[in-house]
Amino acid sequence: MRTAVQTKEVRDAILDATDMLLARYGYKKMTIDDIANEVGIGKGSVYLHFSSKEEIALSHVDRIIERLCDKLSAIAEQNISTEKRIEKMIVTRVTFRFESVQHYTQSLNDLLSSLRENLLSRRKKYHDAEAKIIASVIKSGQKSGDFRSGNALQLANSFLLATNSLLPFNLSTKELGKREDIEKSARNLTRLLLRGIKK
Amino acid sequence: MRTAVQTKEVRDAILDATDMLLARYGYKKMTIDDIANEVGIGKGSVYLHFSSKEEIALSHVDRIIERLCDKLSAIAEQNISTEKRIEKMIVTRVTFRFESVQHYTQSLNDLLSSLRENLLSRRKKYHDAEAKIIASVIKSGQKSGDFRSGNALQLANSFLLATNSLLPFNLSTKELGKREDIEKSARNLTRLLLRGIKK
DNA sequence: TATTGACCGAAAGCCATTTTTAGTCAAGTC
DNA sequence: GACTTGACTAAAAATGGCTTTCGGTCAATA
Repeated sequence: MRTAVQTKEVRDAILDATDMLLARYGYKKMTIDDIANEVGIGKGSVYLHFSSKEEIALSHVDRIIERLCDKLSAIAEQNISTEKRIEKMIVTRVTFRFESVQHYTQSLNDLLSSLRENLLSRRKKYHDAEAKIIASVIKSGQKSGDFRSGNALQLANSFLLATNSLLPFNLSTKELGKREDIEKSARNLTRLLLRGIKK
Repeated sequence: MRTAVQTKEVRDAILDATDMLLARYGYKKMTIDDIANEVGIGKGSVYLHFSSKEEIALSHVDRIIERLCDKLSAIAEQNISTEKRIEKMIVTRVTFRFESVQHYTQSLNDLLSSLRENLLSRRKKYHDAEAKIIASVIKSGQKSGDFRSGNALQLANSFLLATNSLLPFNLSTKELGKREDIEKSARNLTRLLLRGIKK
């Protein structure tokens, strides 16, 4: 019998292969056979884990965001000032997402145009998930008196919105610029925003 | 002899026609003959004013930004608090650009993908031009003691960067959401940022 | 001197044919 | 019998050869 662990491993292997193949070929050129070969399973088996090619690519993106949210949650727990935590979280959000798709160079556009609609609706979910984590830290900062009062979730949304244009959503990483510059802009902006919520 | 005024008028008429035709057909489907017919001049005459189809479209976008900058400059001169001026400017930037391309619905993507590279380099110029105007108000706010000191141009850049994701650059106006929501987000975010630079 | 539209070559559209590929499922494996 | 597979199919994408369209030019014209 197939155990849950095995299922998860194969699923992850499929997404790993997807990541590699997306970088090499882009979405349109990547075939299910490519994935199956790369993982070393039959094509039919891929469909035991995912219902369509599109779902595979979307799950791949989902996984990136899940990993990001794990990182954010970890930072939220760290034993540093609320202010530093927020800064670290926003900068991490920007740089991690940058790094996650950095190796796609030309093929990012292909992915985005192919999945446009579906990605747009997921974007909102991603945003909400990230906002919740940020909001929890803002709340704790408000409790401790570091931050002025106000709707924490709304403030978190503002932090995310403000740094959204630094994310490689429609612009490829190449078009966005150097990683260091992106990071600098993110840090800079976050500090300005933090000043806006400090007591 | 053709006067400078006549030249300017024809040039503007060409860009007016371009605006209309871009909305109706999109960039790829719009032809130079369409433009010439719409303006009521010969096709060759179009090329007395512009060197290529691409340049026409780019000039059309340039004109939008010029008009925006005029609006921003006008607000910069208004007799209201520096804070209110900044808020008005940022909100105007977002809503004016929204309205300028609102009628393109589906055809915005077409324009963006056709002119991608050229638009990307202009984007920087637009950003700089807008930043200069904002920075002048920040500076005057710093002088009057409303705002804390700091590199005004850099602060202006942060204000723009923060609201960039509200601009219809790669997302169509439809994808961005309702105009009122965009405006609300812009205002909200600007106020937060303003708190960050107030003394 | 200013304007034009006939003209040119390149690019885009078109369509019929071939190839590839997403997704299925009967057969096979352990 | 639970799980995996790759041959199979319908649909989509690529190909190629032909036709039309269109961006850009420039000699003719007003």
